[in-house]
Amino acid sequence: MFDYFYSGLFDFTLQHSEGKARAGVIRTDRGEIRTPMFMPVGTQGTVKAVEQRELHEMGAEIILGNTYHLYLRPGVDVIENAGGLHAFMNWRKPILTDSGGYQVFSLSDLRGLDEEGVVFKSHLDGSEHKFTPEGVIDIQRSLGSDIMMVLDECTPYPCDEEYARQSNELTLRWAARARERFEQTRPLYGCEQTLFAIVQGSTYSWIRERSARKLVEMDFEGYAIGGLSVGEPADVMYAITDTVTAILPETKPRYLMGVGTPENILESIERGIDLFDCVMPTRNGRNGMFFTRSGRINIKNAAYALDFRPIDEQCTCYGCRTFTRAYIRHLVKANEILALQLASVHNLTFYLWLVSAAREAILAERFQEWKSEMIKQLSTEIQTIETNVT
RNA sequence: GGGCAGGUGGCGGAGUGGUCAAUCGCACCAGACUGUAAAUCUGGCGACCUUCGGUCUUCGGUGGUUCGAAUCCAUCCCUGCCCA
Repeated sequence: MFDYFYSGLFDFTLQHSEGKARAGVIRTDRGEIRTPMFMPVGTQGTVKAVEQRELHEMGAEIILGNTYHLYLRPGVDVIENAGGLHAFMNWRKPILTDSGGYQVFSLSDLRGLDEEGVVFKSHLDGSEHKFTPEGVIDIQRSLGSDIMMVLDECTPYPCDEEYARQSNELTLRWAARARERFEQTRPLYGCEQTLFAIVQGSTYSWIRERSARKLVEMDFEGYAIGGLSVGEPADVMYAITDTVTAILPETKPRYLMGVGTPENILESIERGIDLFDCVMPTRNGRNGMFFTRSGRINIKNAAYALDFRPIDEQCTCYGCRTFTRAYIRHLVKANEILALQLASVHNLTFYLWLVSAAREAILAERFQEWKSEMIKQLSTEIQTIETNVT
């Protein structure tokens, strides 16, 4: 369907660093990803409530898909026949597919975990399925994602140290198996695919260090940090991020999975993270939360009923150029579909602006300064509300 | 004029002698949401007291019966439908 030039290309260029913060470019057959970058989450082959053309307009350079969900529905057959996930959903830029490891964790009552893999029951029809590290590579070959993720076990928080250790050992063995299957198989649709490993180890530095070292020895094209932002305090998350990024090679992209709030993202960029994904801008948006340069607002609050300003004066999204807070609040309260779309597009636009502004700042050697100012700004809305209440 | 059915918290609508400040839904007011089983979930929603809890005034009006009434009786007012 698309005429890509297959070059077998995947590389990461570190363009500039300021302290540990990095600006770089990931090159893939389907396009470049300028880091730090935020990846909108499109679990089921769609970023909920957002059109593909809107993703292009807001400057999304890569989106996520989910192996677990797409395998269950519509199924690998449909996607292979469509010519891969890109063709199926008509998204020609890069896609990263998560392995389903997070579903094993979040749908934990469905799992049966052993050395071989994980047995789970479909949340759709209760049928039983098994994911193995190899099987998940095969599925992602069929999906045709540009960046594939290894199957891992995402441990909950809090997590017993011994369990975290054993779980991590299993995740490491799975990573080696995934790597092997990856080497033995080829892309199906003419574009290079690459495989990222996932560092686990819960909140235990020594396990995290071991995990990172072992995975680096296996030499992946990129490294993710998983098992964070699962309920632990933010400073624990930052500390673990520091621990892990200290070990990961500078020449490979680092992806902090599932993070996070705008503040989390800035703090993590400062610690050397290049890639992020999170459902927060879309899910919370659908639930009435809007992110702005001066903090988050819950548009359902009565305070906005007569607020005829845009959500964010400086935002370039369609909603902010066109509608007022009062009108959008009305749409949300009235359960209008447009509200879901406007919220999702706005929040993603904001997140993409945030990471691109961070990137600009790093390239200009003023990230530190810009970041502290931004962190301050991000709490003004909340302060305003609190002031009004008292 | 007669017959029937009704009048319950912002609305709809349960309850038909004590466990009722009163089920539930909506509306309203807040909160939550971090590799999406989420256009979802949780809490609040008569007044007052600082919370556990407690106090007070409520179920059309008035007056009764009763240890005790939203629930029973009388009467008045109002609403809907039917007959004249």
